Amino acid sequence: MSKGEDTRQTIIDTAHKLFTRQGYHGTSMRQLAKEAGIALGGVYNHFSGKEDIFRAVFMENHPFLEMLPAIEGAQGETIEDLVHDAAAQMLAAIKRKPDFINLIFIEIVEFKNTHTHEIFETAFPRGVQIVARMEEAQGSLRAIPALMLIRAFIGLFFSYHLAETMLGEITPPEFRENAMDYQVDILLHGILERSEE
Amino acid sequence: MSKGEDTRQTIIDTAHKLFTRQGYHGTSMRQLAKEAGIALGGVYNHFSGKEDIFRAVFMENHPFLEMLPAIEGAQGETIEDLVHDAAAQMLAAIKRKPDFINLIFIEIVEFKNTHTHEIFETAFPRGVQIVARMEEAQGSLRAIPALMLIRAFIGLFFSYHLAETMLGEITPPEFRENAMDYQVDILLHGILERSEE
DNA sequence: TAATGAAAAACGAACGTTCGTTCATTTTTC
DNA sequence: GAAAAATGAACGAACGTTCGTTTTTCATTA
Repeated sequence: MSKGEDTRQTIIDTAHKLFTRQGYHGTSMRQLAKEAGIALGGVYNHFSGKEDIFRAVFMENHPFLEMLPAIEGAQGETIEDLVHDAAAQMLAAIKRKPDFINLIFIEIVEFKNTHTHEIFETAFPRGVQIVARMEEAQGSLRAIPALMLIRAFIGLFFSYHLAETMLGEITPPEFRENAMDYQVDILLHGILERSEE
Repeated sequence: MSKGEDTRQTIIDTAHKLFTRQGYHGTSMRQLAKEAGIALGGVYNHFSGKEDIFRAVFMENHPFLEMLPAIEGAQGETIEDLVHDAAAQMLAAIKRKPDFINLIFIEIVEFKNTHTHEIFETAFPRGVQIVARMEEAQGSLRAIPALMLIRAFIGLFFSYHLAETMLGEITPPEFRENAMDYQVDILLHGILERSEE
């Protein structure tokens, strides 16, 4: 890795930390440069500006993109196994970068979902393929449109995060630990029962 | 309503519009004053500053607070009716102020859930009471802790909003119209089946 | 009802600060 | 030794807030 690539990565990592903790406008280029250990002007040798830095941080750390290969490689036989596998991948991605949710909110507020739409455009054709494979695998999900399942998974992702941020402190520990499993069970039972109607 | 109260409300309404459309930092006090039809300095006769304005906008328009009286007055006999009623109230609140979700994101990013926690502190004792009444009403929800049901409802609220913002454009119209009903059905079936185990 | 006067509200110029970015220059890399 | 990277002072613009002043409001009084 060349010197340039090295400091570029340092800037991205530092920005990730600062943006999640302090927000976009709460983080100045001066503080970012200082904490990354380089001079203010030097940042502009690697990025065209502050927005460019956020974009790099967002795109190169997004859990949805991280998840996809793992989900595609899921080996489960039944629908239940596949959904549980996918949920486990999601939970792992969340726990790997628990603060990334803040970057998603920043992106919505500051960038109006521009980057998110870009991610979905590349990720969703693959996502739909995955669900199509699931439908082939077993019949019980055939009645569930792929998009609805994906919406349900997005709901899973955000409701986990938001319930944690908003209600984490007043939720008993044993619930917090099992919250994701609990929500997956609800989703699974709900989807399966609905699809059998 | 006195003149002062009148302009105060005008400021709040204008700020609501601008904050949801342009974000917090994207809205300057100058633009806010101009669009509200008063001078820059005049704003400070009614609010101590920009943060105070956001707080007022957030607190006086939050759908969770709007929903509570209606939910408390719900007349449904069975659990299914009560959940459907509550979900209908939520959907009505969402449709009444579809842009408020942006204020929630701003609040998370800029104010670190300070105001949200305050709302939950006042709303949740009542929320838990409501669920307690539901548990009395019929047995099938007895196994579901109230907090989990509330988490599920928060998930419902956010997954509806987020799926709409992120996937609305690529979702077929007939799904978008029925998305909330669909999610409620999944939730209901999932919760009821789970609680019968 | 009309006059009054203190408080409330409106005004807009001015202040001090901070921000993202640029640039001429020096240092390092390979 | 040419290109890449790093430096930090300087720039101009925009921001939230303050302040001295003027205007309006409205309960009280005549």
